[in-house]
Amino acid sequence: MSKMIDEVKRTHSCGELTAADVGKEVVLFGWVHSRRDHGKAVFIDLRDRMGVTQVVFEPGFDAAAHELAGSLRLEYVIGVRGVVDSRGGNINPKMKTGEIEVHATGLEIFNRSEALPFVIEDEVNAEETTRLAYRYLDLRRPAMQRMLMTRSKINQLTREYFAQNGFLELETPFLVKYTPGGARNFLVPSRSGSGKFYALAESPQLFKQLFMVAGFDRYFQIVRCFRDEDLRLDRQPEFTQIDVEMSFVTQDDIFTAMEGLVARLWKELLGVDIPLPIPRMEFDESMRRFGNDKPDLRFGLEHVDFTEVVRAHSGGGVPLFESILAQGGIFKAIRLPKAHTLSRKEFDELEKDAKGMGSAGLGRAKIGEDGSWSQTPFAKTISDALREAINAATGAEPGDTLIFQMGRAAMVHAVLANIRLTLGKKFDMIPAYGTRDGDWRFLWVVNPPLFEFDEENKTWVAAHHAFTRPHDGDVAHLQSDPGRVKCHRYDLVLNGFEIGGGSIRLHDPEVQKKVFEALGIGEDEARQKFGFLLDALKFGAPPHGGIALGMDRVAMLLTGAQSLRDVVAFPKTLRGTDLMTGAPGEVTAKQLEDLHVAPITKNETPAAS
RNA sequence: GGGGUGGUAGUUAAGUCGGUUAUAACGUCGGCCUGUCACGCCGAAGGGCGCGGGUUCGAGUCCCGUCCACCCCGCCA
Repeated sequence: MSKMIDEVKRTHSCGELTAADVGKEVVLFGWVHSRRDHGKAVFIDLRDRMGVTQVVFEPGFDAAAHELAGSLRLEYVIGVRGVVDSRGGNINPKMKTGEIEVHATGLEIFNRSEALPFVIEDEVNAEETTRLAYRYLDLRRPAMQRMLMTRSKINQLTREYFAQNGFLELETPFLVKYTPGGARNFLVPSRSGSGKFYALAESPQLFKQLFMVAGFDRYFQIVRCFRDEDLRLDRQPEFTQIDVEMSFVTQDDIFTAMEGLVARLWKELLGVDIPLPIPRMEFDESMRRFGNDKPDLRFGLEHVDFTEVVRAHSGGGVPLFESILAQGGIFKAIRLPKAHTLSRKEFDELEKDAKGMGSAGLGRAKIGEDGSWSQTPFAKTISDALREAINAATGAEPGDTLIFQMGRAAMVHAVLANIRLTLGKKFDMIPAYGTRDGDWRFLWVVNPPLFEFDEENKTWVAAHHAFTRPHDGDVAHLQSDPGRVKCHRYDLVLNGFEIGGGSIRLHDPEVQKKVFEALGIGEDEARQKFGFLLDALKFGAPPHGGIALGMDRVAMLLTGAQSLRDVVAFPKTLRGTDLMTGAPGEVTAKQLEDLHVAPITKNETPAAS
């Protein structure tokens, strides 16, 4: 039983005492962050989530407390009673509370701590594996505490902002019906449904549209979503979205609403004024200049497409060029200015990365004083005319290096987009956050195609989902030329991260029908998959649209975290496991039986379906 | 599914061309110290190198397999 907690209340946090408090009697609770035992004087840095305060134990202040202080070790949880005093000539300017210290007149050890697997300090000195296994200790680190406190603040500000703007915070179910397409769902067996399954919602998409049909014309929710896909630095299987839907709005209305939120967050949390409105870029332009739809605008090294140049010269005598032209491939280059050079080894590493992304090989040409090419196998075969034309198209000057990629468009874009980022980092073109103006390069990427061609199945598939509204002028092409149909879809991009995305939804049943036809989805199939939404759209659905912000990514960027895992309290590893709890875990045969799920033994081949 | 990086005391890292008894720092334990704040000083314990094979007189170092973590592509909004 703890005497101190019963007898006295905590008077202050460990981060708030200043010179103005000198002379006060205080009670602090917290963890022993560090200790410096000088025998007759014991210094303890006491830590709680608000900060650190130095506590001094001396026999003259209290003999019993001083005696007990000698037994303190790192991470003991203690209560201290004492008097605030000035440090006089021993001020520590590095500490927020460095002007004062607490002269202890009482000490109680609430709980001892075993030796820790790693030291609790801001600089990460333990491998992530260890940190995740002892996440509750990792979260004691002041840096991690700041991350989660920022996250909390984001939630508060978001709720405040939407409430002030007339939005309703409404909830949608997590346990939903499985619908094919889109992200893979986690499945949850239904005990009472005999062999049937729920799916964990990958997003509240359909339900929030139903809120619009129901007349709740401004909705938001800070909501967990679940996707059973492979993970990344910025992707967790469960993640939090700031989900928004609005009726009777245009794309501009949605942009304005979200820009207001983002500006508020950056202002309140970082003191940064985001210039509004956020600039916009056509999807096609983003692909052309950066090879993806989430460009990092903080540096150059833009792509140059010189396919037409090669075509105009009929391949310029290079057999490889000719065959790629014949196969309908594209040619792109990045011009690396002469200030930056790549060693043979560095280029080989780039090429290795490229090959990992499906490239057959990475081209390179070093530009000579006379515009000639060296360090490239094309030097001998390429015609002077084509070489000069490529130099002109890319703006290549003597000393520059051209890095080429050619072939199937998707591959070329993916490879060069990645190489651009690799080079940007390698040559320090990406500023650290807060080091110069314009660190925060927000961008709306707009008007992407409605469909993508699925090379594997040779069919058109919805680039996002089948309920995105096509541009009115393109509706006529839905059947004849699906590839050219653009839609009212938009992504919010920040420094190379997609932090949000949404669309104006289809609310016209006629157009909806045509979209399904273009996708090869028959009426029965559409009914089966989305029946309830299609029904709802028939009963007076208002024009509506919305967006979802990736809250974890926003938190990651706002805090400068190196990984999404650092802003998630209890994250999963890249393979989706929890190193602390051991999830996912095995269940018993009895549990499976209750759920009507047949166990599959290791040597048994699953029955052919 | 594919490409890549890594795994050595509790932690972080070093370990050359295979060669006596595998290093260091921090942490831990014991002792000393009244002004430290990366406290200092003296002393001690602690690992057999992710796991399993193989090559060799000899493997942390080489080879094969495997597990785990991380990064990227596919996938995913």
